Amino acid sequence: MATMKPRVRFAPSPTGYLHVGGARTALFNWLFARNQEGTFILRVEDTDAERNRPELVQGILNDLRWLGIEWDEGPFFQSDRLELYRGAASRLLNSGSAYPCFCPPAQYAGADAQEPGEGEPAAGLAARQRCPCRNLDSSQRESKIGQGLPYAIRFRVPESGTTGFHDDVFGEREVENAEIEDFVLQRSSGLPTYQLSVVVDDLAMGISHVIRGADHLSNTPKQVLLYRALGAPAPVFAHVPLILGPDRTRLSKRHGATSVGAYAEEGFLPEAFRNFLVLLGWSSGDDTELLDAGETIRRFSLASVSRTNAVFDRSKLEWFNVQYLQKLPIDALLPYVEQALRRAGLWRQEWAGPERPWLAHAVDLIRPRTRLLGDFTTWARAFFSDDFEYEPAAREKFWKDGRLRDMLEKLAAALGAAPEWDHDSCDRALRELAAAEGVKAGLLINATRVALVGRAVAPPLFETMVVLGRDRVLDRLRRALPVISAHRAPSP
RNA sequence: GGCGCCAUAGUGCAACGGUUAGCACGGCAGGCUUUCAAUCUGCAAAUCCGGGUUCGAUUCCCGGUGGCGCUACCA
Repeated sequence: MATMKPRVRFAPSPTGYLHVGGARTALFNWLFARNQEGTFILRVEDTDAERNRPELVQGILNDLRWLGIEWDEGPFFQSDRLELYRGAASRLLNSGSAYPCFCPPAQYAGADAQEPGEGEPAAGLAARQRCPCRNLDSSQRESKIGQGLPYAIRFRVPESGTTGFHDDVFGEREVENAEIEDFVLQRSSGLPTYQLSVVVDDLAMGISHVIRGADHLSNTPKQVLLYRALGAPAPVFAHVPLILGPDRTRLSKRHGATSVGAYAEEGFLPEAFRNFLVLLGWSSGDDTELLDAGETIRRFSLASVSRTNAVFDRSKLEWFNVQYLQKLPIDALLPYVEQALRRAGLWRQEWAGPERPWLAHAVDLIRPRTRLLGDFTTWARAFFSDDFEYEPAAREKFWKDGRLRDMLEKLAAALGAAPEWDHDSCDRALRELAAAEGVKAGLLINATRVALVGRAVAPPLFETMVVLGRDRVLDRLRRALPVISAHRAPSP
């Protein structure tokens, strides 16, 4: 049999933002598609009229794009395809695979809807227990329908036998049909449930591999039954383990940031986030962890997806960010920095043009000291603007020596007279002065750094001088002199 | 409660019958140095418990425990 190119899909429902678990599922689908040269489809599952929030769709799409995930087809919306599901439901009804259920909806739809607490049995139809409507004969059904009673459509699960399927991650699965309840296909509102719409769409869209969160594993047999009733072969399934919070419970708001957009705003690079995410539940096969998108695509396979839930480890995510902040080619990094500076209102137009190389140089100087993109804005204030405060702690630490004012004045003179303005001549000027004054170079270096950027923690001095330029260095030096005196004044 | 899945350092992954159980993050301690980072070196740290199977179990089987999932006219 000729192997067909696989078709996969990511199917978010717009009831919230794109969260990290969904993002990871999308990523695995996308990686699989690219690795197999298949097709990646995006489908929005918005059949829950109550919880659906259409305004969230755009954000989900943006977050996917931010991660570098591009879809080949879609986005399709299930709300546009309701006729398809209704048609399937009535076919199932006609073939006897399903039946109308006139029971009132389970009580939990109410205002104080409660998940059953721990230890308590779930309300609603217990497993194994069949709905009485299952056994209504056709005249009884007709009469109830004739009375205008609202009804849902339930699938008639076989009472014996087993249902099995293949899962590329979890292997061969098989469950007793007796354990499967007669699940609802179509609500009394006429809207399909997930179980119906997902199968109808996966079929209609020719999905060959269903890659999704392991929370769907238990419900998969229901869908397999549906495929069978619809006369179609089931696709291959691949359930990926869940991502948990540090307390090992499902990732949720109380674990802090949980939406992808929040991480983007916090200043994580999509490259770093993607790299971190793919390593949750998958490994490259060897000890390599730093993997760019291309390499990840080359190496990805469902066979090497883990079956164990993974805990989201923020500190490792930050480490990845530091790695990418440092290793990304400067041209790839600059647009992110620009975006951060713009957002902070610190962007200057000349950096897009003639001053671009200068900006690149400055960014290169400070990038080893950043963890998040926002750190660039902190540095920008000290580097790109003369209007900064001297940190009290920095003054305290490096402006102790009583002769500093005098020495910095001499330094300004020496720098002013330096024949060249580069790292080495600045270095030489300062060290010669230190020697002449009989102090360690470090003393002067640290004091000067505070004078130039106002902070104790900053990039190496001489490179900083080069980036700032001679005029600005001399200005800032002179400006610091009275402050140094003032700083000395209070102490006897 | 029922059914199911999972189980290697604190965390993420390796080892898929034979290794001193490997790597990475984090932690700790050093080196480098011009502050802080980055970087380098070293250290501590794990096979959930109990039974089998086997010459030999992290690995296979059974039981227990724990975590998670499903058990909705949510997805």
